[in-house]
Parts: sequence; C-alpha cells; structure tokens
Amino acid sequence: MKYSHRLSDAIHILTYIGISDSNTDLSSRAIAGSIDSNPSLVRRLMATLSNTGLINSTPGKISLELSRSAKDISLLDVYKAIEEPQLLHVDPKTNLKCIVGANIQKTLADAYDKIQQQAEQEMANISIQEIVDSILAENKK
Amino acid sequence: MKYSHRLSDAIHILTYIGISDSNTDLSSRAIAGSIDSNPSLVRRLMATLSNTGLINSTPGKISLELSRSAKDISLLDVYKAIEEPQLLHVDPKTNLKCIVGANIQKTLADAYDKIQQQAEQEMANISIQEIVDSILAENKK
DNA sequence: GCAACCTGTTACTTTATAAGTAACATATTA
DNA sequence: TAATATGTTACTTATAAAGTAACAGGTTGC
Repeated sequence: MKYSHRLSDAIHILTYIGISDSNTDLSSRAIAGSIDSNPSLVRRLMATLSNTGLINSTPGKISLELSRSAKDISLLDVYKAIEEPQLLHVDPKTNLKCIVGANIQKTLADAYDKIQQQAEQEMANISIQEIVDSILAENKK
Repeated sequence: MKYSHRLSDAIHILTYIGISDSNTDLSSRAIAGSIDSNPSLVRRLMATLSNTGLINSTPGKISLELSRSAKDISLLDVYKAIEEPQLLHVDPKTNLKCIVGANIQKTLADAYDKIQQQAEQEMANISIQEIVDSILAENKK
C-alpha cells in the first residue's frame, strides 16, 4: 500500500498551530497549503484531533488552538488520537493444521507488542514543543 | 496499502527450520503450506535470507538449515535482512515555502529515527529460539 | 436576511505497495 | 534423461491511503 503520512500530517497541524501567532491564518486551507495537501484531508485530521481533545475548534469559525501546552502533548498522544495501526503486522492467514502455523500468530503478536511498547515509550518522550523548537532551530541555520 | 507480512513470513520460515527434525519436509512447497501462502513467495524470502547469510541453501536441492544457532538470530537480524522500510514515514511532500513545511521533514526524520532505534533494540532482544520455544509451549496448552 | 466564509462529514476516484500467480533458467538426484 | 528442486523475473490482483468533490450546518459581517 501507500505509506501512511497521517501521523506526520497530524503532527504538522499541531506544530503549525503551536508555531502560529495572532496574525497566522489557521484555516484548513492555509494549513493544507503548508502540508501541500488538500483542505479536506486537513479537516478530517482536525476533526479527529478535536474529538480526542488535543485541539479546540469551532464549526463554522476559524478558532483553532491547542487544548493544552505544546510541551504537554507527546507524539504518542497524537499517534493514539489518529488510531494508527500497529507498527508491525502478524500474518493472519497461516495454516492452523501445522504446529508452526497454528501457534505463531499469538507468539508473534506478543513479540510485536513488546516492540510496539518500546516504540511508544519513545513517542511519549517527544513533545510537540520539541518539534516546534527543532523547526525554529533548523530555520535559523 | 496492504499491510506487509514479509517480516512475519520470514520469521515463520526460520522458525519452521528451527523446529524441524530430520523427517521434516523443508521444500518451499511444504513451508508455503505452513504459511498458507505460495512457494514462489517463500522462495523469494528464502533467497533473501540466504543472500544475507541467515540460512544456507543449495539450488536444485532441498538442503536448508539455519546458518547459526537459533538463539543467535534475532528478529532485528531478520528485519534488516528483508529490508523492511522504516516503521514510521515522513511526508516527503510539504510546502518548502512555509517555515513548518520547509523544516518539519528533517525534524520528524530525527524523531522517527529515535523511535525506530528503540523498536530495533527490542527486536534485537528477541531470538528465533524464543519464538520456537514459545510456539512449542503454546502447542502444549 | 443573506452572501460569503468556515468546519465537519460523506462518498467516490486515484495511486502506491504488497500478495498472489505463472513461467522459466539452472542445479540435483535417481 | 525425467522429475523435482531453488532462484529469478514478470505480471495480475487486492488493499489501504491520499486526493478530490460535494454538501450540511455554523458563524460573521453587511
């Protein structure tokens, strides 16, 4: 399949809000312009972020803000919010008549869960504020 | 896209070899039967595992073995061997005229690298032998 | 009131990547 | 030399995501 950019784009939106000042256009069209995507996709992500309480928005009105400080929103919060699938995928169709095929699904699911947990722990360590700071630092170079 | 099962299937192959005894049919057809897939896919994975030195095989002949002890092959070895893409994906098409769009790609790549490293560290901690043992334990239940 | 915008939502089309399939060159074995 | 194996290539099919369009309903300013 296509690789998913949903996490990257959701972080982009939050970073865009976090970096904005009172003069910044925060419409879905403006944000879509920054992502180089389209407003519909942005609005769908915005709606998800709003429903999961990461941002506050109002229908019909440009009124967009982070629901809490950027340093208190982690990449894990975003990852959970947009309901990305697991990072690794067990093959769900193995031959159950074979000892390996019959038991590998649960075994691999357990292993993948451990890997997932480590990844999520690192996601929890990175905040939107860090992304904002890093972008500002990169921009100065 | 479809979710990739290449890692799961490659681990399946190695586990199948690791669990086999002298009576086990180790042909690509037999292994494909266990995965419930097709021999061509198995042979492609086998060729990759062979080229990267995880298994020894011989063209024209059923002669398949792990190149070293199952406890010395980690999930990370397999992951690297089959050249799975990164777990998370930066959006490569952002608006470079915007401060966020221009700098978020490198920033996110750095963040994703950290997450990847944690995941890979956990992969390194899990061996094929552990998968084999777990399957045998599950089977006893 | 109403025109012009916005968000939120749905449905549909296009695109990218992986799985599935088939075919064949080459090696081995009986 | 016939049968069967691996290794490799090319092609088709399936699937999940991005892209696009449309519209319902809220908000604002004239």
